[in-house]
Amino acid sequence: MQIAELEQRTGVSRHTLRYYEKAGLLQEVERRGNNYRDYTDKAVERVIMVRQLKTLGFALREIRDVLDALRSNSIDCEQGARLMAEKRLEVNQRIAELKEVSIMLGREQMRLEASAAACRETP
Amino acid sequence: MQIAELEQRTGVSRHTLRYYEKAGLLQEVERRGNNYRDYTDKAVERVIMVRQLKTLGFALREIRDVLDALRSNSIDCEQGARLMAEKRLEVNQRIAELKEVSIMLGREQMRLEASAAACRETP
DNA sequence: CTAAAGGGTAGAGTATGCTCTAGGGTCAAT
DNA sequence: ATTGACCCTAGAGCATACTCTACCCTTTAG
Repeated sequence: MQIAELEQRTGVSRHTLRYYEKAGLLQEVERRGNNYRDYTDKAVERVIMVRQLKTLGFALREIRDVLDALRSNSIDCEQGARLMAEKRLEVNQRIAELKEVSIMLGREQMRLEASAAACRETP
Repeated sequence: MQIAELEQRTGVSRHTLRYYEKAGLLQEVERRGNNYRDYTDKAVERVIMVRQLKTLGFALREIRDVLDALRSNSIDCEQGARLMAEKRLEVNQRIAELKEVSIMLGREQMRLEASAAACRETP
């Protein structure tokens, strides 16, 4: 597929797709005779994965490293396994902190709701 | 306390502390007669909270809005409660996605470890 | 053949979040 | 009174991650 279709299927602009390619996030993008990019269906998944990891707070550089390790050919398997373990630890720590934040937000939400109710009763 | 102490107690540089103040993240910073900033102990907590939320992926603007609502005087209580509910939903969604990512990383880690073992056996 | 639609590159511009520098005032100790 | 350790502001500079523009080539429909 051409870039317009990938853009439409992923919701990521062609500018950003080309930027991602330059940044090494989309490896092996084929070119047709006319120099147009030719994406496979796997590219759709890869872009969506990049986006998901990005919104979760990963830097593009980290995402690139993880995707490279998943492809299992840019770095060796043991190194890749270590990277996965390291990232998983980070993710788990982040989950734990986010849980605390969620609890805090819930507590403050209730407090503010109570305050709002009090304000309505005694205006 | 002066800015050097806040810097030392939070690990956040004076440049960044002044930047945060300008961005509205540290409201009501007192000044001494000589125009030096004079922070209270509460400022330490506030800065640490800003940092925590930031590393969890919140934008400074969002953090400012949440902290403002917690102070309960810049926006009204009902609006504040809605903001907390909204942010909590976002946080919970992010937790769910991160859990999936954690599982994926664990799976890939095992796969790579298996590959590494296979490589060692058949060199 | 030509115009419109789509593709390409290079590079400028923008937003965010720092980080640092220049230039200058304050204060405590000598 | 001067030195050294602080503090101040304004603004430049930088990294990341886009976002957009200029300018040119290719393909397809009329």
